[in-house]
Amino acid sequence: MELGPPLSQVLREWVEVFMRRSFRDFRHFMDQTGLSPSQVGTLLRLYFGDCVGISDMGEHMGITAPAASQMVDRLVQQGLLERTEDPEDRRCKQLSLTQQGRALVETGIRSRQQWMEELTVAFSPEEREAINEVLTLLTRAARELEMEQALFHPSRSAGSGRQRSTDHAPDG
Amino acid sequence: MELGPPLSQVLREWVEVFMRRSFRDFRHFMDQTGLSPSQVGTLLRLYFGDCVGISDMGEHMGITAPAASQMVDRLVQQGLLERTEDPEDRRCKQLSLTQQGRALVETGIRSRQQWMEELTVAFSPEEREAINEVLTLLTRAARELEMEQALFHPSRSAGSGRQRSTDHAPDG
DNA sequence: CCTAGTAGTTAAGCGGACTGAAGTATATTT
DNA sequence: AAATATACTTCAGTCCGCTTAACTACTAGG
Repeated sequence: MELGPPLSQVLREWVEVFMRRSFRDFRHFMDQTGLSPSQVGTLLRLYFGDCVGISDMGEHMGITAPAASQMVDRLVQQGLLERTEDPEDRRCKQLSLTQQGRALVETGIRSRQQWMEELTVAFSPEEREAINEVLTLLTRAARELEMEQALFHPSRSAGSGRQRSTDHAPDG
Repeated sequence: MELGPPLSQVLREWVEVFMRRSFRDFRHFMDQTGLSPSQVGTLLRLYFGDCVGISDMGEHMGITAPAASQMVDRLVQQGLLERTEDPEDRRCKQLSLTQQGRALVETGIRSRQQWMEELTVAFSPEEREAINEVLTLLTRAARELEMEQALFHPSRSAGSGRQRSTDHAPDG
């Protein structure tokens, strides 16, 4: 049996190709919508149900509470976000995507999905089945890893530090 | 034989997970380096050997020539880029990454690669082999698609529809 | 040589996203 | 009730990346 390149190298090449495409798509998305990175991040975070409060969101985006308030405000004015009072604690605002906001995120998702479809469309049924299985594995692994890491970085940072709390830094 | 979910859905879920992670990483990268989206795009484009001229680069990034000049200038001042005269046509500047610039891009690549390693590390040898094969397929497909699309859109890439105005009316 | 064209830079100005400080409203503690 | 803390907003100011217009330097063609 012939050995191909080591997995490590395969991963790297995949990452290179995907990263390039990915970044291009993000810039394109921001260009088209006129949204800032923080705003896109906010939409994504809400789409995947991660976060509710405004300051909390700001902390995740690495900006101060005032900045978060303004950023959210712009999104609300554009009809992408809803900002409602928390009945339990009327100081807090609950953020949620509007129909339009949700649709916008889904547009982005679908464009990437479409790209993946184009990648896979020419393969044989067996190959497509293999792709199916492998991506299922990887998706599950990614979700598990995400949850693990969420344990190490609880979203509620109690107390002080209005500092830019960088998420875990995988760089060197 | 049991049927899993259709490939289309698997792709979507993979895209969701990866996109989320990807975008977070990009924001993180820009935060850490203080680089703008255009600047990161420029570094990536140069890393993968796509482009040389300054206005040309600007066009790809969806900004005007002066903006491109300034953006490049900032990168040069940060020691990430080199801007040398083209000996053939001294109007033109040739852009290239410095050692430091190349290293920076590679940091980004490696951090994503590392994530993929973490995703795959727990799998069995058979599964890892399957992942290897599938990603090899996908990477090749992606490269082919990239080349195809380059043929259809020779100069215009995924930038905004914005055009660089050639009707500059330099009448004087 | 003179004109036109092209690549890049400089200059002036605009708008957006951020910051810190101060302000409002609600909640909690004493 | 008073003091303190929390969640968010408003305000004033700053910085940065973009734009257009005008400019420099080089190339190409008559």
